[in-house]
This record gives sequence, C-alpha cells and structure tokens, in this order.
Amino acid sequence: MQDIQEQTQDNAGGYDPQAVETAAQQFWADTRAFEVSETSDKPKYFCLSMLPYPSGALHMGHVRNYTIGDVISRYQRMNGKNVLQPMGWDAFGLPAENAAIKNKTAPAKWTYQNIEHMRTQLKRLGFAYDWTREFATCSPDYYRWEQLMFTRLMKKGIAYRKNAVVNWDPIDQTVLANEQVIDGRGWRSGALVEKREIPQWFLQITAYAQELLDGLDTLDGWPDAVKTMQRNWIGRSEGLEIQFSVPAEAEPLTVFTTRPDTLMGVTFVSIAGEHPLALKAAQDNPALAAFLAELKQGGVSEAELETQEKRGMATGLFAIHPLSGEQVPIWVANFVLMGYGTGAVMAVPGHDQRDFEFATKYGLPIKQVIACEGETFDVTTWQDWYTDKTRADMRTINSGELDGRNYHDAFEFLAAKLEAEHKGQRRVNWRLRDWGVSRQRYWGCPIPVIYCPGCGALPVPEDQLPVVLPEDVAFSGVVSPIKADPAWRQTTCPNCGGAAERETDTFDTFMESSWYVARYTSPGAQAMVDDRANYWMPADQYIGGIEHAILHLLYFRFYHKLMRDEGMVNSDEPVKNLLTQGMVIAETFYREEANGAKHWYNPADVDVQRDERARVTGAVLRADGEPVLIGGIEKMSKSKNNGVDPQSMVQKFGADTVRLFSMFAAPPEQSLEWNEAGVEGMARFLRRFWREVTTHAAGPDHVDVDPSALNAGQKALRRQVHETIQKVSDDFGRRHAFNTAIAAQMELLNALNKFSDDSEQGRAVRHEALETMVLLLNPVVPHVSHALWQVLGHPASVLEDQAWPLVDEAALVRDSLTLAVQVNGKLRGTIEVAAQASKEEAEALARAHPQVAAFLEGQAVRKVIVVPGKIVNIVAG
RNA sequence: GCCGGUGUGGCGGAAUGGUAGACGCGGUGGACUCAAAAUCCACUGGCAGCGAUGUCGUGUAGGUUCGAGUCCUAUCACCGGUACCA
Repeated sequence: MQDIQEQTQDNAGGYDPQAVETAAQQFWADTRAFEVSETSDKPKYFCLSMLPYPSGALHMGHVRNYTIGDVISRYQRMNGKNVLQPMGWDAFGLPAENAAIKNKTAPAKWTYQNIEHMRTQLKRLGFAYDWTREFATCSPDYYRWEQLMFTRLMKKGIAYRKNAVVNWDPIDQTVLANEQVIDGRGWRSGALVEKREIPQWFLQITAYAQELLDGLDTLDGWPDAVKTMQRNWIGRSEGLEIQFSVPAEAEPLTVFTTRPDTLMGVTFVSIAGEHPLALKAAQDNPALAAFLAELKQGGVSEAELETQEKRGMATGLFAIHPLSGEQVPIWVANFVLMGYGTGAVMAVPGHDQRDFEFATKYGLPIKQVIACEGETFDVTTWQDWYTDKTRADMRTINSGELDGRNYHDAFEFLAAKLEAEHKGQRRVNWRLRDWGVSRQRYWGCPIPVIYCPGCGALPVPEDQLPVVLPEDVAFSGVVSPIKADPAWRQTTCPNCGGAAERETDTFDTFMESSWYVARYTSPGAQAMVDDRANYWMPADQYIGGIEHAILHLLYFRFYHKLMRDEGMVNSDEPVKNLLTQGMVIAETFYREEANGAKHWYNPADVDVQRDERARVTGAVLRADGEPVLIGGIEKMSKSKNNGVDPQSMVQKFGADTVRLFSMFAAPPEQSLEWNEAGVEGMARFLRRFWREVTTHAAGPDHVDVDPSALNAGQKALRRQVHETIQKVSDDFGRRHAFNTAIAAQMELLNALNKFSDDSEQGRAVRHEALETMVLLLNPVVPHVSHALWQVLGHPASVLEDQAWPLVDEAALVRDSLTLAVQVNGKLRGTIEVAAQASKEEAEALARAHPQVAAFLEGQAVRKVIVVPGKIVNIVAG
C-alpha cells in the first residue's frame, strides 16, 4: 500500500495537492492577501455571492456558487481592480427550529456550531474572501439596524398592519409554512389544514411597483429570463374599475377588468368566499355557509389554489349591470381570491376561458360580444380566438352603442362614459402584493413593535433597540419560546408609560438577506451603513441560484430603494450584473426492501457496470458486490442520499481539482452532474500540467522569444498561446463560459505535450506558454498556480497582483485559412486558401476540388456564396 | 393552472445563422511492468463499405434561409418558481 502511494506520487511528478494547498493558504493568511480598503487608487470591483444558510455542512451547490465568484474575483484583480469579495451567514430560519426539536439543542447553538464547521470548510477551498467583514445575520449587531429601519418605515407608513391568510394546523395549533403542508395536511400532525386570517405586518412594496418594473430596463447585466419573470410577477395591467350596484346594499360591488370591451357579455359576477357580500349572504343561507366553510379547507399556496377544481355557488344576490340595467346573479367562486384586486370579477363566459368553463358547468348563460371575420361562435366549444383582442378584424357586437369598435376604441369609449357617469374609472392594477414580513416563529429577528391597550401599535424607540432574541432557550415543541414567555413579552408603553406587550412574531428571513450586501461595505458602522457603502455599491457582480429569480431578488432590489430613500445609499439598484447558477445533480441508486420501501445508496459507495460500447448496464454496491437499481439523475438531496460531500472530495483530490471540475463540467447557468470519474480527469490534467512545468524548469535557462526568428512549428504554438489568451479572457470576462476557457487550456497543454522542440527559441516559446498558462489558470486553481509560479523562477507573491496576460496581435496572424466547401448546403470538402485570397480565387479553388467537381458534374451552377474565412457554398441544379 | 428555462454520441458537454460532436469522462486495442496501479500511444455518433467514401443524425411535426442545433409556429417531456423552504 505504502509502495503504491510513493510510486503514484513519483509519476505525478511531485504534485502533492495537500501540501501545495496548505502552503498557499498559509501564505494568503500571513500576507492578509484578500483584505481590502476603500483607499485604493484602482477602480473598485465588488463581487458578491449569495450568502449560505448554515444548514450543517457545505454542499456542492455552495462549492459551485463560491468557485464561480472566486474565479471572477481573482480574474478582476489580475485586471487591476480593487476587489472586495465578502462572506457571511444567513443564520435565521426554519431548519434551525426543526433541528432543535429533533436534537433537543437550542436553535442558536446548532446554528453557531454549523457556522464554525462551514467556515473551516470554506477556508479549505481557498476562496479569496476578506474575512474581516464576515457576520451572521442572527447577531444583534446585525439585526438591530434592520429593526431600526423598520421603525422608520412604520413612521413613513411603508410598514403597516393588516389581516392576511395563513395555513393553520388545528391539531398543533400553529401556523404552517407552505412547505409544511403536504397534500392539504400538516406534515407533523397529519391534520387537514385550514385557512385562517391573522393580523400581520407588511411592507408596501406595491408603492415601488412601477419603479421596480422600470428599473429592470436599466439592468443590462441581468439575464433576460430573470427580468421577464420579475416583469410577469409584478404584473402591471391597465384596465377599468367598474361599479355594479347591488339592490338593498349601500356600497356598490367593484370589479377590476382589463377587458371592458366585453362588458356587455357579462352574465354573472364572481366573488371570493371571504368577500363581505358572501359572508352576509351566508348568514341566512345554510347551504352557502357550508360551502364557504368548505372553501376554508386546504392551504394557501398559489399552486394549490390554481390547480383545484373550479367550484361555485349562487349567493342569491344580484348586481345591476352598469350599461344594460339588467340583473345578473352574484356567485361565490373558489378561484376568485380576496387578496387580488377587489375580490370580485365580472364574468364574461363568451370571452374568458375560466368563466366559460364555470358557466358551462353551472348552466349560466354565455353571450358573444366580439366577433372576428370568418370565425363562428359556438357556445358548446371553447376556441382561442374568443379571447383575442389583438386581431385587426376584431369588432364588438351585441353591445348597443359599443358596437363596431376594436379593443382600443371600446376601452376608451367606456372609460370616458363610465367616468362621466361615476360608475367606473381607469385604474392600473398590479399582480404584485405587499410583502408580508411577520412570521409566527421563534428563530428570527424580533419585530420591534409594542402594543399598548390605549395607544395601539407603536415602534420600539431607537434608544431601546435592539430588541434582543433570547438564545439560551428550551425549544422542544412547536410553540415559540418568546410567545410562551410572559416575562419577555411584558414591557411598558413608550407613549403613556402604562403596561404594554411586545410583538412576539419575528421577521421573514428574506428581510436579513435583503440588505446584507450593504452591511459588507461598512463593517463596524454604528448605523445600517456609512459612507463606505457608496464606494462599493452597487455591487458589480452577483452570483446565486436561479431559484431566487423572483422573491429574494425582488425584495433585494426593493430594500435597496428603501435605503436610498432613507439617504443611506445613492444608487437605484443593488447589483449591476447577475449570474444565475444551475443546480448540482447526481445519479441515484436504490434497493427495494421487502415492504416496498426504497433504500437509497450514495453514489460514492456504488460501482457502475458497462458493456463493451460503454453503455451502462447496471450497478453494484461495493460493500457486498450485489446489484442496486439506478434511480435516475436528481438534485443532490438527503432524501435520495445522492449528495457528494465536498470535504471528502477535497481530502481525496485537493481543493484545486474540486474547483476545476465544478467549473469545467458544465456552463455555470446549467445544472451540473457530479461524476467522480470526471473529477479524476481534472486531477490528471493538473498532474500533467505540474509535470510539464517542473520538467521545463529543471532544464537550462531560457532566452526571450524573438518573433522574427521562429520556425513554422514555433510560430504555430505561439499563435495557439495567444489565441488561448484571447479566448480565456473573453470566456472569463464577458461570457462567463468557464468550461470552454478550461477546455482551451487543456488543448494548449496537449499541444505543449506534443511540442518536443528543445532549441533555444523552442524553449523560449515553451516558457512563454507555461507562464501564460499559470496566469490563465490561476483564477480557477490558485493553489497550484501559486506553487508553479515560483517553480518558474518568480518570488512568492500574490499571483492576483500579476497583470493578466495580453494578446500579441502579431502572433495571431495566419498565412492561410481552411474553408469548408458546400454544394447545395452540404459539406463536400475543404480547401486551403491564402489569408488574403479574393472571393473569386476561393470560388475557383472550391470548384477545382475533385469531390466538389464530381458533385457539380452535369449541373448548372446557379449561385455561389462565399463567406470570407468560413465557407464557399455552390448552389447548383 | 400560471410564469421562466432545458432537450445534441454510451455520459458531461462544444458549436455566439456558416465543416455538428471541441474538451473531458467512459470504452476498445497497444506500449511499459513479474504483475497491478500510474503513465504514454492509437481508435471511438448510427448504418453501408476492405477502403476512398456515401448516407442518416441535435425531443417531435412543420416553416423561413444559399445554409438551421442556433430563427419562427405548434407540440411532448423534464427542471425551477408560484408570495411562510432558503
């Protein structure tokens, strides 16, 4: 065993990742290489990765996220920037409470232990963080500023209190997160979940809806997919609010519609189960009361509400149509939500698919009020054109004085008419709802509010902040310790001095992750941020998972605007460029147990078997040699036991190899499949690279490259070196295509391997190539680069302070080019042409190509397309 | 349900309207070795052919173009989000 290991190391040419990495990390720590200040004369670059939730141990998703950030940071520093790359902990959250119940540990203790462990793991991966700026969001020094901000928002009216619906578990007597509702039941109790209204705090994000929407147009460095999702989420729609009077009711029933052109097609009105009219009607209608009670069953998530069967019941009430004066029935419908618009919609079954299905199911009338030429309306079958307002030939019909208009004219006509008659008004409606920030949980930032029986809800005065969450608590059940502790609740009213109670809800953890970026810029500030924020903000690059495309990234943008309006920052957006990384996935393996349950085996414990054509035929468990079943490739998770532990990979291969694989195996936006054989390939590459450099360095001294003295082979290698610089610079800096950047460097190493020229200029070209490779590879594999830079004769230094290599344009020049020749778009051969050859010369050479000539035999050439440097396409026939 | 994304060899992927499969993995054959590991060399999309080469081929069905993996229309499958998981 010992012998084999020694031999292996000899063959590796002395590359010992553990020793190399320990030495490099020690050097960086000793020289405080990544601590930055605001006094640099270089341009600043702020590279931000989404901070981790301290769940217990680093997972591959973290490794991937933070390697991308580290590559960008080190690359930018080599390009002369003053780079800030910070790290912290998103430390509040539900999993700590679950772990507390399971392990009988206080959430705080569990969280701090996890942070300690995960920090060690991050350091072992060699990320270039300024650790002096680290913080955990559960620290009172952090959340006190969030509490202060909230009290100011209360005074501004941006923070306000109203009732909202939550999932209620009637057995555990607790509020459930949507995640805790499985098939309509509480995950612990198994009880049928109910909807319940409770008072909660909100931030008025809708006041910023227009700005959040318009701001997207300024975010050129954000992916279109994210901007589109945010646009749709904000959901601006222009329409009319229309009043339907209801006999015997003082208040009219108000509906919002984007299709006033179909107003004459209204045959009923649908309202939400929680609508005041529905509640009133149910008072003397037991059947309706029972139906409303039924609607209260189930959870509140949109996916659940939108996929349930559409059901309704007549209220017995009628509304007066504002144009025709006819009575239309009012129905309760389970797809109308009190939280959206006014909780009531006018139903146009002829021109709205959901209303059409509802009307068909309950036998309500369907009326055609728009028509398109050549189309026939049929009340028994839905057709997509019924709802199409964009067709040029679309006109209103059966609508009295509205007849003969297109969508736009009908909209304008009705808006003017209803406004004049005080029956309606123009209105912009948003899909976006205000941000509910109250959580009925313990492990979060206490909401700094005091309730006084006489004075009402008051913000905690600034000099009494922070409201500290007690950490040394017993947490064994589902009830929050601060809700269970009357002493903690008890306080005095800041207004009248009488007895009062504290709010015991805590903030949504998205609150902490909405401003952490700003806190990194101002460590130690005795305020949320100080002047340093405007030096660093907005961040130049943000990297994190696509799953945060809407919620986190929208709150993050919103909170930045709140801080701006408090005079804390002077930018409008927190981040200029966004990179959304894909998931890390892996193969799953299992065996069926006697009772039908699946037992999942970790990929690290399984060997895959293949046939002679390399196709997978099966897999066996290494421990017993018996077969296991292959369960498909899935996101790494505990439940499928397919998570690969980064720490064990680092111990086995070294951090550089793990970093290299996670950057090489897939482009950053796509999902990445972990594959240990692939990791071994990366280790192989680094060993070959190490050997190439050390072997070269052991040879005689090199002279400088003399471009005029190079032979063809030397020129070709040098051209490839400079083409690689060009490609890697573009791939790192602009495209973020790290996988192809690494592939180009593998190609260069393959070329170097074949380049056996030991002449003076041959060695000079090789030396240039190897120095270039050390610099180009440094952002991805900084430890091995740190060591090899010294092997190449340089003093120990922070490699990031070396300038990024420049392309020598003269080295890129080619004498001849290869063109593809097509006949009718199909490849028939290639030709070599002089670099400056004319189109005519290229065409002549192409026609002379024997294979091409054979295909042209007996055919008339109709057209020839020559794309310089690329192809010649001869169209014949 | 709605919004967004993805689909290419045995596998991960490359190709920014111009030679489909770079690079890596896996596989086959060979060198070195007492042997194994490591390393090195050659080959490796399917079909036909000794071969030159031909032909098919980027989820499916159409379309635009001299030319489509790439653009357009429709459709299927999978993934992410869906406001209390983070």
